[in-house]
Amino acid sequence: MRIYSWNVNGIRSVAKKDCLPWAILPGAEVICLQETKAQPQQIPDLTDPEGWHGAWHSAKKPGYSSVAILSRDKPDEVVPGLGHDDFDVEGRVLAARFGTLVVITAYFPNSQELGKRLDYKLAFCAHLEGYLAAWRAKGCQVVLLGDYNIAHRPIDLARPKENEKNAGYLPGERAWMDRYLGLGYRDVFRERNPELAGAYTWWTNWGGARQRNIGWRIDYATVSPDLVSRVQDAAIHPMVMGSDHCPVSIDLG
Amino acid sequence: MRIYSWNVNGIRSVAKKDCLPWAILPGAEVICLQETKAQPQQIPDLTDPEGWHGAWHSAKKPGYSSVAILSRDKPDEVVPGLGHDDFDVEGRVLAARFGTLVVITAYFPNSQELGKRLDYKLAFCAHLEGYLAAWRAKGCQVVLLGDYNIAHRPIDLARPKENEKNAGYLPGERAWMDRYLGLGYRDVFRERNPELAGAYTWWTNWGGARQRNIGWRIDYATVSPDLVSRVQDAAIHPMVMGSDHCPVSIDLG
DNA sequence: CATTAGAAG
DNA sequence: CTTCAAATG
Repeated sequence: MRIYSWNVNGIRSVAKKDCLPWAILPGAEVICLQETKAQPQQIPDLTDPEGWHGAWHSAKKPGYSSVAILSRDKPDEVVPGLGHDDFDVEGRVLAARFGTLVVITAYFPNSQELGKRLDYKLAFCAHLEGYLAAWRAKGCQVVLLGDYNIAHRPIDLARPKENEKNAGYLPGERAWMDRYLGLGYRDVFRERNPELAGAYTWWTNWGGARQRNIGWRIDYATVSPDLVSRVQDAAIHPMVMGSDHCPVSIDLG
Repeated sequence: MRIYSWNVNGIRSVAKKDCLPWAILPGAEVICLQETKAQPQQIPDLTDPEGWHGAWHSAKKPGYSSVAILSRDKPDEVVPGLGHDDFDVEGRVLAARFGTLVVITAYFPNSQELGKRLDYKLAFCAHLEGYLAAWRAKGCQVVLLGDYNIAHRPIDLARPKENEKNAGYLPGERAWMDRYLGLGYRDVFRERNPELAGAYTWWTNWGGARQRNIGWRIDYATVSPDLVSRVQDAAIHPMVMGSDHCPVSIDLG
């Protein structure tokens, strides 16, 4: 099964551009979306596309953040939120369980200018660890797809040196990625393409950055150790337009 | 001399549409603008078009209200505001004197849903009377061009009955127009076209109202009595696009 | 329905 | 540079 993840930067924006994920992502069986920037009642025509099951978890504040999981099969269970109000009011985490496989999408907080929100982000990361562990304790295999808002290593962004003090590449964020992978979760894309430079999933809108491929890899699909053997492919899709992010995907056998 | 008045609904908006007033209004010698929605420092390229003298009076709040007068001849005097802070912070009145002729532009307040701001508007009107009288006391002839935000009589809007409780056609507003003309100021366009229906200067953006000419005449060029004999023409220009209002003009011999 | 500003990314 | 919301018309 092919699972996609895409930060669409506004589902209504991609709709207007005729780039709806379920219409343009080939072979998708599950689609995780971040930054849909809408509450379900604002987008009645988009919540349940023909042939899909839609699960939506949105921020309290209209037009902010929000995530969704669309799947061809109806999930056995859908769980919105991390179970902690500080984060759940921002609509950042959503899980859909299919048997013992749980597909989790996350839109990690941006740590912001001067790291103004770094503490919030790291607290989110800490709670996420426990949350994932709880799924695993229940006997589930976990795949976590989304916008982590972190470039892990120098190879994961075009201008590492220049960005050492910028949100998304702060030492504290990168250290959390180390920690997370240290827990056994696997960044399969990077494992299979250890030296591949220029593999990015986000580009600023300014100055033709995408055209010139001045980007960052901040969207990931990571899996729990017990899932690695099932991974047939892990890819990024930089030609898919419609957002400032591109989709990533993982194929499970 | 031909004097135009146009509520442009954002000078930056008409610029983007290549509808800049000084580029498209034929034979203009003076142009009064309302709802420019910009402070001069936000639009350095627009404040002093080649071949024109620009005078701008803007609201304190960025992007709100604001008026301007562009003229081929340099005014002998430019006076921003009504001399009353309650109104002048909203950038609604501007005068340019050429000899003893004073061209005044005004963007009257909208009385808003349920007449929420009717009192403010009528206070504005009251102060305006005194302001105009002061110019006349100095020996000036007065022409007042702008968006009065009032349809005076049933003939001045397509749906009078339906709008009797709506901003722009409230009894209090219409009564002020009666009063104002009772002071001797002359609505030359209507005097010369007493029965002309369908002569509107504003149409809502909804539902093809302009296409169907479901509009209101709320923009006027009125003159003090001593100027009537110099009026060669008074017109509206409903084919000029770029705003939800169209320009009006008056020609003085 | 349209413009602008402001928050956020 | 882009999205969305809110205010205002």
